[in-house]
Amino acid sequence: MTPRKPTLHDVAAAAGVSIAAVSFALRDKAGVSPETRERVLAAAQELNYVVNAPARSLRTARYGTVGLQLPPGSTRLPYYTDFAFGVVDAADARGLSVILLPHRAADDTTPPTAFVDGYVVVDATAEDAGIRAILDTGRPVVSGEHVLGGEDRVSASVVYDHATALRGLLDHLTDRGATRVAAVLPPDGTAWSRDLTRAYAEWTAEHGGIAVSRTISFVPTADEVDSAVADILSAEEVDALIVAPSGSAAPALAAAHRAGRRVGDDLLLAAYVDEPVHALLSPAVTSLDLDARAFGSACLELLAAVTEADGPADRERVIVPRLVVRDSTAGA
Amino acid sequence: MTPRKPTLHDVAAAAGVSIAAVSFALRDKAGVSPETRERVLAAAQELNYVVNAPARSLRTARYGTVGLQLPPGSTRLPYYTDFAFGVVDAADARGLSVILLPHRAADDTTPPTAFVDGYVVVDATAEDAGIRAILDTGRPVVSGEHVLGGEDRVSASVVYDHATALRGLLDHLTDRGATRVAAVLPPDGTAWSRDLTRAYAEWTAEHGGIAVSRTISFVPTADEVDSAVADILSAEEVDALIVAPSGSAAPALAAAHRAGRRVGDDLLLAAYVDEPVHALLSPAVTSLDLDARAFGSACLELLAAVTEADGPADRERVIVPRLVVRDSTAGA
DNA sequence: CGCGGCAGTACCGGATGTTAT
DNA sequence: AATAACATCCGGTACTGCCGC
Repeated sequence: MTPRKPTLHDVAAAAGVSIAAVSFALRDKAGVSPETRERVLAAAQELNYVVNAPARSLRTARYGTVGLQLPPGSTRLPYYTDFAFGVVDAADARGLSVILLPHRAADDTTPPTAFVDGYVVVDATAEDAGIRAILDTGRPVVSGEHVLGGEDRVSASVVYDHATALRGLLDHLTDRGATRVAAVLPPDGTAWSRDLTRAYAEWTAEHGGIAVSRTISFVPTADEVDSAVADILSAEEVDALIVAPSGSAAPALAAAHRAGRRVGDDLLLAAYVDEPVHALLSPAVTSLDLDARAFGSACLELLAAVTEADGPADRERVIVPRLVVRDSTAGA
Repeated sequence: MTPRKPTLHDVAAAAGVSIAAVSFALRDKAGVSPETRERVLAAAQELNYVVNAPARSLRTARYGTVGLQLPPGSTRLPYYTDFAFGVVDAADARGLSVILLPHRAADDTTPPTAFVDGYVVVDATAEDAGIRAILDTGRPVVSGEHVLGGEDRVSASVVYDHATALRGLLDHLTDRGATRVAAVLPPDGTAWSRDLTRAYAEWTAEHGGIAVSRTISFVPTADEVDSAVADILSAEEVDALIVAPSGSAAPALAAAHRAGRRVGDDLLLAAYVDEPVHALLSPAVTSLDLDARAFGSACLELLAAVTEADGPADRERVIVPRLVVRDSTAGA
């Protein structure tokens, strides 16, 4: 049933050469004649040979694996699942495996899985014990977005240009007739909030408008969104509203209705991070597609570049979220 | 900076014994005196010794890893993220690593990562090429829910008792005054749909009621949900409604409002799979908590039992979803 | 002579430096 | 000067056997 997996020895015997020749031939290294290489490849193919990863790792101290650390807590957001599979896809294309790392307790100082070639982390803070442990391994680390308080300790980062994206969204709203755009923003503490807050303020100033904003939690409750939106709509004469925190589109829509506004008509509503539910709401809600999958793939590719290349790869790669226009910003 | 990682030799030298003794002592195997063991453990601790996984794997043909295959497509559902971390947590507790497997194209026949001790798959079909490849490895496989068309090829399964859960939900609705409960069901093709459809039919028959149901997609669009709900509400006199497919709570709520019904009052509405958004809708929507995290952990534990135990472990473990009552089924 | 406790050593499967052809 | 064979080593595991009591 299980005739034991073929090894280099088997392939060597089948091809009538030494195991060293096989090793070289399979890795396309110089030192074997084309004919020999050919013969070896054929024999390997025939025997269904697959290198034994542990054996190779033992010798080379490379593991063909990368550790993936998603942020604790907010992990349920579909964004991170997409991100994860972006990493996995890109890794697969390079013959690497992705190890999904556990969220360790803050007082757990045990180092993370030791046998990886590098790490991908996303939306991380150096305050997180798990992230610190990863940075302390001294292995290559690529971060999706900057690591707050640890920017200089990562090998490279892939970051969004939130400022440009938000400006694009604001411009879109004015294109559709908006004259006064309010914003519901996430709390301080991440690069994302900082970028959004600043970009909103600057854009408003440049357009001679008045900034109208409220700050709520990262993952707000319906009530939080509701009161922020109700508050804005009752206190100010706004004709467009951007709600940034994840999951706030549905409650914002409800609050707007309750305030007697017709969304997509006398009130333009846009979310920030695109979510599947936005397409299902009525009206469907305009938002920015962060393309988490591509973002994740970019992280892995940067990591691969860092681990393989001798020359210093780019330290940073920038991605601009794409505007997805839906009925909620149709305009009158 | 990096004084090379300590090996068994280093520990042996420090403790003044042979490497074999160290190997035995560290693995708590018989053959070393308590004092020697003590000395070895102290030395290992002192040197910060960690076993070299590849070296151990090379010798033992065990890898300390499990492959996790999530279903392609519907991966964005938060359910699967929770499930994945359930697996990861349980694996971490056992010193195992979880490799997140890629979704291969249907025509890709390359075998999945070879160096894992077993696989966890969830909501799988034998029609899926990736799943077939996993079953073909001959390695232990534990499935979350049955593998359609491959029940007999998995080592063990963890399954939900959807029938009991749905009956619990239906009983809850009648407790709250419902007399005629309609259902929006997922399409045929999974054990889940089959169980729900059958349980709904049986329960209705037992209670002398009339089954009123519509079938829509697994991951329906808002329009699909909308027409199914509108159709039911206009055609039949129902006072309660269960919508099973994921993501249908929000559109169902909207459709009910549009039909002039007061949800939680003259119409009780419940979803099946609990989702974060249910708590954010108004009224918040009653549903069943599948506790994906615990479900995932259970899968890993069963896999560990299968791989470690010599005796045949349980082939199946059953979990009953927990009812989460919210305002949408408050009753008049 | 039997037995517990430990040292010695042959592997596991590949990568690579060295030596022959 | 190219190729290929040979010998080692990577870091463990597990088997064999020596030693003293």
